[in-house]
Amino acid sequence: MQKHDHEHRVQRFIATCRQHKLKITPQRVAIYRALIRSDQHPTADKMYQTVQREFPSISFDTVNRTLLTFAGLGVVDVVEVFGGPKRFDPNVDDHHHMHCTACGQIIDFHHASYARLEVPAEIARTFHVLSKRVVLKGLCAACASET
Amino acid sequence: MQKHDHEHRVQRFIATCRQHKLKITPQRVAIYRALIRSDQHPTADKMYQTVQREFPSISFDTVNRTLLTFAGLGVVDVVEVFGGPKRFDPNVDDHHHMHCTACGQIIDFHHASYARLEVPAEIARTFHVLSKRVVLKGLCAACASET
DNA sequence: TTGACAAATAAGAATTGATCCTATTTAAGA
DNA sequence: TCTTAAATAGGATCAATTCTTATTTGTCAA
Repeated sequence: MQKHDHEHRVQRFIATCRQHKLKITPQRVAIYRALIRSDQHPTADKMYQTVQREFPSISFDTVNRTLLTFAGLGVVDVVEVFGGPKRFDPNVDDHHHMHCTACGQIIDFHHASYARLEVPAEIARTFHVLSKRVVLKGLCAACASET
Repeated sequence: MQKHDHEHRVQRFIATCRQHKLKITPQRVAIYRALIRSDQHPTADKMYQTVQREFPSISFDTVNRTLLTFAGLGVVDVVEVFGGPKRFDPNVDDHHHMHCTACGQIIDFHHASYARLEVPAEIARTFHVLSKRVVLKGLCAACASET
């Protein structure tokens, strides 16, 4: 059940905030809840519009700063973009992205053969690798048919 | 010989411009030359600074617009970033990227096991995939030792 | 060659995205 | 409760990008 899963993630999120001695403010919880409800990898501005419905007095700065704070905790991820505003992802587990270069949507996917992407030795020697992701670019069905 | 290779790429670049009926201006050639000399995945601003040495009267807008035009031709690539300015790559062949999240450098690499990244069936069904890349994030040796 | 014209450029204005500043409010522990 | 450091709202500022317009310049046909 999704509702239960969301509640579980919110509880875990709150525990993480406590661990880092971050105050549990209604703004922070509302922002986190709104983010896990979305599967659109929203921008800070999109998140601001969403949270504002529930929290008319919230400022854009709070939304943006909070998302960056979350990213610092590892609670959310800043995803790769090809220009334009930052986009946020509440799913910090290993997964991969397909970008439509026309409409900008980003689709999550998993694939068994990407499960253990091995890092080349010369990179492992020089870098401390923290995350691995396959990024595909192309056109979604809707955008492909528009041409 | 690198010099020869660069000349070859410039000739191919000029041919591509002609194919697309783009005028061969000294600015365009200078920008392309400067980009293939760099292995830093420079920003438009960095490119502006570089080209300006050779072309004191060039404007930032021309550099930026030209890089975007090149990207439209497929002559250069706009690479994935995690916020901040766009970065450009003259290497449009298949290769992969390692990002240092501390200093921002991006390192190209190849790896045999990534050679044919297969696209999951459900993605291939929905998207027209144009490019595939493995993106690693982590810390370079210098940044890792600074902690 | 030269002339005409569409395309490209320079320069600055405008727009968009992100961050900073500061007065006020608030969560959390004593 | 009370205190205090942390967080917020709102506006100002900064950074990145794109747009506007007048001028210049490749290209192509004569």
